[in-house]
Amino acid sequence: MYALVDGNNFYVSCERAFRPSLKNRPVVVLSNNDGCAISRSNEAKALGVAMGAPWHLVKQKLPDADIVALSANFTLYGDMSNRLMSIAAGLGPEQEIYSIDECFVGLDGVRGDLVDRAQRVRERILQWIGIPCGIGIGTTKTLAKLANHIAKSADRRPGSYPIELARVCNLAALAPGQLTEMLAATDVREVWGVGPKNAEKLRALGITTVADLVRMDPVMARMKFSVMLERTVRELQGMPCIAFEDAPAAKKEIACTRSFGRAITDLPPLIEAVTEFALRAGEKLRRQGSVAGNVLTFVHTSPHKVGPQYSKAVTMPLRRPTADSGDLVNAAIRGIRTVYRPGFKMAKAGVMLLDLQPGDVHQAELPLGDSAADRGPLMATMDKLNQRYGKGALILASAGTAGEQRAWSMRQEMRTPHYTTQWQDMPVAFA
DNA sequence: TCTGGGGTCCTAGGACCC
DNA sequence: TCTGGGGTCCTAGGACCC
Repeated sequence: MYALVDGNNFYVSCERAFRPSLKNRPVVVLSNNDGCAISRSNEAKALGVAMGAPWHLVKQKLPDADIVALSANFTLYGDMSNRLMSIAAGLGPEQEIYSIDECFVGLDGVRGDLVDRAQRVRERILQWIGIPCGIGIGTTKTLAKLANHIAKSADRRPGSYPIELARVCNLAALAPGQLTEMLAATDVREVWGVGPKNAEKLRALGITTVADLVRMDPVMARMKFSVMLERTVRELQGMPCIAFEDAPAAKKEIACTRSFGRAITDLPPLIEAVTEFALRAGEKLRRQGSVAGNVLTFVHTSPHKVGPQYSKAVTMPLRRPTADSGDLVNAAIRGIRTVYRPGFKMAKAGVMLLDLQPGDVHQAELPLGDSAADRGPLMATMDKLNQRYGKGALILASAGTAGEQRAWSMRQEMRTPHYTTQWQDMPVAFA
């Protein structure tokens, strides 16, 4: 038996926890570069603001809506996520942190009434950190996700489901008749693992509700779709097919990519940008104790604009797998020099570290002339300084030194303070 | 008329997730 | 003026090997 705990409108809820004046108002949090709406309050959803909607189009379409838009403050959300996860862990013996705002909790061995227990954990999260959650319970992860959807919908749109399923919903506790009724009332698009393409294909086969999908023959699902959909069907039928990962697996690739605040045509600022991206990616790589075998660098123009388009990526092999920022940056710079073409308005670039391996596996090697001294301690010191004094305290000079003035920096015009992670931003309560 | 069988590796692209 | 970022897994096709 599994539970899925999920923060409602998570980024917006994090902002509201520190600015209660945002309650009951339409609020959206924007992606990097203030581009798209990536989190919406219920009021904003009611106005028709879609997930991922370009913000400039929303403003154009709803000029009088008085929507509060905020730049994403990922430092704050990450910290709030840690707090949420540690409280949610109290629900059962095992926890899988699935994303910044969601975790699965294994409930095997938990005694007593599960709904009761989940309701208490939900209350605790709300009281301690101010984040409203939905909790779904089911015999597989896919069913727990579905239960969570029902719990949140019943809460947000009264009448969509029975009110007693709001906030906490245990599908395994429903009578068979009521379960079928709930599945028949739910669109197949709400199922975890069914995306827009498969939903359309299913619709053509007459499968429109979850109840229809549960009745599908898994073998047929595999033949007509893929092994992925077969697993989804079996999970809906109550057979666990998706493993519970209680320890986070090491990443197989690590990326750092950004859209630019404005178009870039020259090579030097692109070199600055990919230097910065490679440094960031290197930090993440060392944090998980891995080394990379290849570095991919890409650049492209904006597909949303008219004009000549250009898109190119190149993979640079490293002489040996490494986590040394100097090596990673060198590879990224060689990469950007390779893919750069003058005369195009570049909108985005990125660096991806590929072929990651555990850092403690070494291939024996003859001591060749150019084999650098062990720079592990240098990297560790660099990471420590950047953690202590803030991102960018210590960088490689090719990242550029003009701070936020750099031509390629992203726009972030409406960011709230780092309330919980910077002393000077800490909220002050007056007696 | 008629041209094997089995395998690996790589890349690109699709689909999905949050 | 203006459209995010970071992942995973699967599949198909080509090159290459014996």
